[in-house]
Amino acid sequence: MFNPEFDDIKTLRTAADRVFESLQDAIVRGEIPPGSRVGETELAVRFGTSRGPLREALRRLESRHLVERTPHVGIRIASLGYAALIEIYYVREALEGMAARLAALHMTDTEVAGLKALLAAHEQDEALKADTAYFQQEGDLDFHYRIIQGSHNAALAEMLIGELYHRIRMYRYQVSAYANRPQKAFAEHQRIVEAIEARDGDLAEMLMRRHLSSARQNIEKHQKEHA
Amino acid sequence: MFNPEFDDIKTLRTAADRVFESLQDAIVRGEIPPGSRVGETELAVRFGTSRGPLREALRRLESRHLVERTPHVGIRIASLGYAALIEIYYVREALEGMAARLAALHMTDTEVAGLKALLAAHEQDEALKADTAYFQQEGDLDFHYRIIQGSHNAALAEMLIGELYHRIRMYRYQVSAYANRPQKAFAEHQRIVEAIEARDGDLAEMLMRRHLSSARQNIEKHQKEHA
DNA sequence: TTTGACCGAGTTGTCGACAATCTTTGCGCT
DNA sequence: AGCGCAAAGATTGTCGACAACTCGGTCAAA
Repeated sequence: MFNPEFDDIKTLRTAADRVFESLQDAIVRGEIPPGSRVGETELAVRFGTSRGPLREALRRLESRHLVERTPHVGIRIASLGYAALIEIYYVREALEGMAARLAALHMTDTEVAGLKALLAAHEQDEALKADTAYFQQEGDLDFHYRIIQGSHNAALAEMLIGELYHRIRMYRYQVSAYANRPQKAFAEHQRIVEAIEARDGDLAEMLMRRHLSSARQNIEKHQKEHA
Repeated sequence: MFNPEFDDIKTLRTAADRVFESLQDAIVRGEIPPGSRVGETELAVRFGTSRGPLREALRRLESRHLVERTPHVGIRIASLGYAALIEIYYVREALEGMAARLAALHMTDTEVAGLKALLAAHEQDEALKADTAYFQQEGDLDFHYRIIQGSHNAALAEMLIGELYHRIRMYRYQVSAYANRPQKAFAEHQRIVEAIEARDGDLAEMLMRRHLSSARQNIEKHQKEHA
């Protein structure tokens, strides 16, 4: 982030950590085809290290469900199917609903102000970009990130950001971005922020759960039409 | 293929997997003091393997927050503090609430029957054992396990059983079992099962959330009294 | 006395080589 | 021709050794 050149050498201390981040990024972005088999030696030379650190990185990626490993056979890049994505959305609904509730209770005033500013910026950009799906996805991510952080619950944040979001993003790269609904989502975001600003935990949780439930149903609808 | 003795070679395929399970068990049970520093060589000889597989196991335990690692310094056994436990209970409330909802919708009739049978067995044992806390803990665990499995949501189950429960159990071994409330908890269990049997997802989720919220408040109360 | 650097012991990080296992290929048999 | 088995090849699992780093102690200088 801060060292434009040669940052990969110093930013991450050990080779295992470096490989972990690089490989995770490559998987999430779809640079390595999901479901494909990859050899350890192949990956080791690709990331310029030995098999030892690589295997440590693989064990961590296995914990995050980004690679699947069968002993003595090898590893394959995880492929998030439709059914698994729907499962994750139910988990997301539960966790982010709780996050919104806790955010309403625990967010500082400055955090709330920042959230409102973010929303205002989205309104500007959306007015410009109309229905550009991809941008809204990124903005959507920022919005949810802030609320999760605003819950001030590290365990909750770690589960959502550290585990689920990578898998969801992988799916988005995998299938070419299902139809989303920027303008409708934006309105829902606005009401969620209003509830947080009013410190109404019950309402914030309910609105967030509806928001994510709608997103899930939208995916389900999209799947039915294209199947 | 047939070696009756030395079966520990067969039970878990690789040494890394064996160490992972053994070490996780040792940590959760408190055999290794929480917060203590342990050397890699020391652990390697303890589990009869080399440092390679051990380090792979450590990386997985790190993902599960059972050990903390700082590069070039070493690893220390995780110690779940009071604040972290409360955080986890909020996550649990969200996830198991959703699990109860999904269980009400997706559990098969035989699964529901099994759940009712389990509850009946608890009633018998509880009548005998009165207020024995530890037993209720185990029975409590079984009860929650079944509902989580009954949700038929693998992602949800993995998060709860694969991650959170280990940490909670570690806390139970750490502080000598906070006061629980077997008879009250049992009544709450019963009502949850009734809601599931009636296929009332809304009610099941609400009751489960109240159940876990009460448990959390009980811990908080216990903490205030003993601090 | 205190501060600072230096040095050595011990631990972690990394690597290459060897052993164990799976997969594939090719041969022989029915 | 098809099937089964066996050997070869390739890949993963494991180990021991060396390099890099951290931490504690020691000594010298202000």
